[in-house]
Amino acid sequence: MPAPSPLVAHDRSDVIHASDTLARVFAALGDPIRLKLVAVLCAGGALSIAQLTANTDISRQGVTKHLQVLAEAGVVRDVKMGRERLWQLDPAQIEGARQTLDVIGHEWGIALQKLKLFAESP
Amino acid sequence: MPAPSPLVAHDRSDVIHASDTLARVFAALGDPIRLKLVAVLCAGGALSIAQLTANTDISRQGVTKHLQVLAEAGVVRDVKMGRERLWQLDPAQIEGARQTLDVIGHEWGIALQKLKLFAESP
DNA sequence: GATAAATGCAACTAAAAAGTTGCGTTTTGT
DNA sequence: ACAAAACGCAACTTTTTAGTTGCATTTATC
Repeated sequence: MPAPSPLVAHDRSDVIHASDTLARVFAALGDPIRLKLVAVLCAGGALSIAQLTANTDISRQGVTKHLQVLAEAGVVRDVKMGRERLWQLDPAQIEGARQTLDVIGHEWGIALQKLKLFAESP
Repeated sequence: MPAPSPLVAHDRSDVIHASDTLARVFAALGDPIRLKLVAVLCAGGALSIAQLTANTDISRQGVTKHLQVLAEAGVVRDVKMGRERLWQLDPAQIEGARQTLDVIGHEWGIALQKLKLFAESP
């Protein structure tokens, strides 16, 4: 097995799996407009670009670009219906991101527990 | 009470609270280097900039900038120890982000359930 | 006290992102 | 057939981000 890093004692990057696709999901959610789009779509609806634009302050093309960012991250999907393009949430990637944050919190909790045990040791 | 939006039937943006500070947390996590920094720090350690730089391909000043982004999002905190500046995780904002993703998943599940009930209705 | 380590500060370049405008295409409805 | 709705495509500007280099400052060590 490989020798542990001499500089960083407790690298958990193997546990977290900080992949580029995961970072892409977080980056997609890291914009107020896109986050609101997700908040609207999580209610289960399949909404057109025009409908989604009505909730924002930017142009239709601006919303289209944001939807493309979300789509490339796998957060939303589109279905063509006649002259409309309906967008709906795809919760798989969001669930993956949630699990990552969950693991980070757990790792932190474990570290705190170890520190506590060390402090209480006689 | 205000009239419901005529265009969007099920806006859950009130439930999600898509604030700018929350988007800032997601944006901070939306970079592979920063995500790895968080993965390293979630093990509980307080590491210096030089130590954190050893895990990346970029310069020390580049890492410093990434840490500043994480700090402005409230994801990490710094403590000065002598000539070193030690960084550690602050899990509060990450927990808030996790809860948001949790709510999105739940809202989606509720929407699916309603759709299922509607499809099964005689 | 001199030296090396760890960092801060500022200027700079390059690349990506955000947003717009203009115009063309497809589809719906009368 | 024609007009309006919904959208795509492409060019463009502006702003932000990522990353670097150079030099100054603080702190530990011999």
